[in-house]
Amino acid sequence: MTIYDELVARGLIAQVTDEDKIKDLINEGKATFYIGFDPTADSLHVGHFMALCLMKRLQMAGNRPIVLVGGGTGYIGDPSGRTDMRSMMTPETIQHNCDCFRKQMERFIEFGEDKAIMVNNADWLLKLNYVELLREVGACFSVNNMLRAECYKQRMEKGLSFLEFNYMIMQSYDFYHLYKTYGCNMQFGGDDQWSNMLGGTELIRRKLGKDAYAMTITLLLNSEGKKMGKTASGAVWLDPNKTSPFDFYQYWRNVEDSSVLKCIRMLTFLPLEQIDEMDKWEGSQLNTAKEILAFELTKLVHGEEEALKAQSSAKALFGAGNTDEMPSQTIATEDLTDGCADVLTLLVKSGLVPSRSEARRAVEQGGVTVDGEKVSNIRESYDAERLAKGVVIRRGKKNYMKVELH
RNA sequence: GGGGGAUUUCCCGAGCGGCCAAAGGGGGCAGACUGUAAAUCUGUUGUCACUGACUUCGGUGGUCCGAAUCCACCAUCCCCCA
Repeated sequence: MTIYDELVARGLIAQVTDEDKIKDLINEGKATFYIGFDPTADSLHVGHFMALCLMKRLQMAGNRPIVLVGGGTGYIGDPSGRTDMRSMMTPETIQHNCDCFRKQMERFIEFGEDKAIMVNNADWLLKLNYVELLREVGACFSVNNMLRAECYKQRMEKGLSFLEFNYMIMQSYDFYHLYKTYGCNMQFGGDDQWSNMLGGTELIRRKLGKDAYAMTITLLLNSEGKKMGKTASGAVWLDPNKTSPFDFYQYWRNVEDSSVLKCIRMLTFLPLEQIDEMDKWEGSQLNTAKEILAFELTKLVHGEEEALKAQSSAKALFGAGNTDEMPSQTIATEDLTDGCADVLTLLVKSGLVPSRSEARRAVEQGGVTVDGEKVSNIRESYDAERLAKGVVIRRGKKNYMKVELH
């Protein structure tokens, strides 16, 4: 099976500019392609992870990836798919975020001579001179066409600043620059980037009379049409300090039925035959598929050891097993009153709830257990001796924390 | 540059000068049911020393016994005219 066919079979490809050409290029390992990452945070998240996987797959097939971090475009902010303007970041933050990205990517992508390279568009975008840029590429863009682009349409109602309007031009310029400098002949990106990417191929055609190609990756959506990898409290991060391996594992373990196979197909490196076999599973059997998904992804992102730990913690909590690997939190003697701590304090200190009011509600609604026993009295208290041994406190079905007095 | 409108709790969105911690919806959380799924039903959703007190309605002052509601100025955004 060729790499292109595999990408199709995994459901990764959303749109392509010229299917036959792209097929030839990547199947024969002749593509030099780039994917852009905007440094909007100090860690990559699950959304980026898909792109990284794709990059890895293509690299394994002999193609050369270019990772572009948007140190320059970060100054502007991509208006695609958002309804309000992104707040501007300081140059220091942008640089810091770029550095963090690089560290995380090195786990996945092999960098080096003839392997993959990483570039930062700040290196060329920041040097641009306004009038020169207008002369050089201004004529190649039709405002009429730009306004027709899907990514701007929605913004036309809410208001779109000139600053953001220029994002497409910057991104197109990147592609053009990379084509000239590294012979980059293809761009990949999320499906929401389609218009911006076409801008680049168009610019290259007009300026250089050459063909370049673009391909978008299917956005991973859940049944409600929302992007996967987002929770109420924000993105699911790859940085273990921002999203612990356990939480990461749990995120995938709890994916809804209708999305499991889609996720396995798109995100894991399991052989397709095996996945097709799983596709026949139904009902509660899907739980096994979820375990596989969670384990495989945690392994990819955090390593096998962490994945095993997360898995055994999860099994311990939801079934039988030891609690050694459970997420834990220590409290100090200063947190005690008269040598004791009440449930509310424990809930707050463990980070299971943000405030005492919420802790109170959780207890009143019967959602809290300590060492497996339901707590119904909000004044329930635990002495130092008991706490020193460690208690397992649970809020709701899925939030556990071992609290120990230290 | 001129004229008009807006700014409410996580989001959308009601809101009469006292009965407003603020309707309703979404989302979140918890309970029941389950398979650590979905759907459904119920409760809950500012904070705390929780049958009471305190802090919130873009910002700053003011009027009033009393203001999210009235006035002034400032800020931001939108619309129309140029």
